[in-house]
Amino acid sequence: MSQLKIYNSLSRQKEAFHSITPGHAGMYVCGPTVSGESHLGHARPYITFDVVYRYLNHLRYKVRYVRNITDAGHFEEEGREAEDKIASKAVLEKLEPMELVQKYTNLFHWAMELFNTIPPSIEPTATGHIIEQIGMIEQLIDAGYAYEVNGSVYFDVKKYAANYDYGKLSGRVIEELFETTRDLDGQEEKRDRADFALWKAAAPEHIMRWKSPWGVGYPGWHIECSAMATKYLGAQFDIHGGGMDLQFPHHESEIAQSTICNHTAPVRYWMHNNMITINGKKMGKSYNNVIKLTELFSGNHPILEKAYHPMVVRFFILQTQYRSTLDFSNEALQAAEKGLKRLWEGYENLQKLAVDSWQLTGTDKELEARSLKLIAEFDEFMNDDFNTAKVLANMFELVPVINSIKDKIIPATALSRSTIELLQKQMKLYVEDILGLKNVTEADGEKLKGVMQLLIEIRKEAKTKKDFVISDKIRNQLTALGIQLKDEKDGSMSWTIN
RNA sequence: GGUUCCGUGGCCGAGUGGCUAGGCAGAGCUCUGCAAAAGCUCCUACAGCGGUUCGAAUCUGCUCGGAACCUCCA
Repeated sequence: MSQLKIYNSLSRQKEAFHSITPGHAGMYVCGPTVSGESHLGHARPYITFDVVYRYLNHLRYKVRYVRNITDAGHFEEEGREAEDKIASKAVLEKLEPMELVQKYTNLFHWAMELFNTIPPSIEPTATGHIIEQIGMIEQLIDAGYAYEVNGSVYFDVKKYAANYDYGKLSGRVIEELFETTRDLDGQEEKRDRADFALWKAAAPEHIMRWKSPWGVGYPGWHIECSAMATKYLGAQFDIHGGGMDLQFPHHESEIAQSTICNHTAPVRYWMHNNMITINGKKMGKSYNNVIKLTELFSGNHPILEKAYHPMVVRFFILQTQYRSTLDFSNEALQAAEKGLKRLWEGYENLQKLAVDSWQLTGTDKELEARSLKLIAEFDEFMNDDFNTAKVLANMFELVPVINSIKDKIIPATALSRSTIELLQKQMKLYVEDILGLKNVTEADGEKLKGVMQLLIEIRKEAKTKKDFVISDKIRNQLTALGIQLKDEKDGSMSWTIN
């Protein structure tokens, strides 16, 4: 089996993955800011890295997966009143900040469960790690890379850049950062405009506030990830993931802070997922083009033609390589919906195939070889920087083979028993365990199955008597209810929920 | 303005020198009481103009168009 290669944003190339501690892997992914509802764009990293997590587990790594919850405030645009996002919203909604945070955290977890993502090993909150963050800031001051002004603390980027490569991750030219003239107020505290806040003094009306050696305030944005990653994954860990839009300044600053405190580069492999776009534009609050997950699942949004099942969204995302942009449209989502249905039915047909009659050797050598190749490539494609799009393409090439065997278009003896069994095993592994797909219509309870069985029997009797009025009525009424009845080639009947 | 990236058939998307990716939509056929599903077949594209090469969607130059980051952002 080939070696796992990961595209490292730091080196801008694919690199063979070797974990620091053999058999173990540490992965940190930037989590949500729970000051509002998650939207479709947010779904991408969590689904992407869920697959990474699942795949590393499959490769028998013991993975510690840390994904934070940002529940402490970040200053808004500097220059304006330095106020906490969460605090300001809380005033508007007349809620306790932590009540608001709890609400959106719950909503986030709810969506993550619907997406069938595996919860991270540790999901630390920023507010729960104020002490660690203060500790790290103190270290930075002691090391001479941070300075305090009026109760706020800033990181000295210029000094860091003199000794280290600030801008390497994001391809930033350091001189330009210093030169760029941007007219922002309230920068006079900073020695240089490229400096970033580690700790901000809190104005009296600021609700979220903590005591610190520099007075009452709240932590800067970048420090939380550095502090929590260090605490749970160590000075240096394997993978750090997040959206491309976090590369600068967030991840760049994270590297700087951690490098000074821990005397080593914090991350071996930086992974960044690309954006979801809508009409070619990034989906984001500032663009006013977001579709919240609750809207997506309910169809309750002007541009949505219908509701989309979370699994359809997951499939939609996995049909694209994570480093490419993904353009949203109703048409694209509906294509994904149909594609997933087709894949899933093929998958179920495969698992239902009775193996007893298969032969030790298949009669169709060519088909057998092709099938084996398609199956073997699952691993290869995943090892090539998690190319789920190609894995799915191969699955779709196998679906006609499966359906043909089921419908006896291809003789049952065409493939050997071992090939069929391998196909069943690998499809299950990839569809369910690695890609994390689930049946969209899982509502087929035992009672419904019983009722359907009854209707099928009645319809069979009607058909035997050539009473097509009754048989058509049963089928048409079920269709109207959203249940599709199919006459199989062998005279049996099957059904699916649309 | 700076940095980086992208431009693939009606739509979504793989794809880094030579082989039909795949999904959806559309057309035809087979199966079928009819239908749906399924199977088979077709639609064979790489923004434009040059260059390198036996050979380029893939490398290179220019042009046009779009995007991301530089400010909170997945």
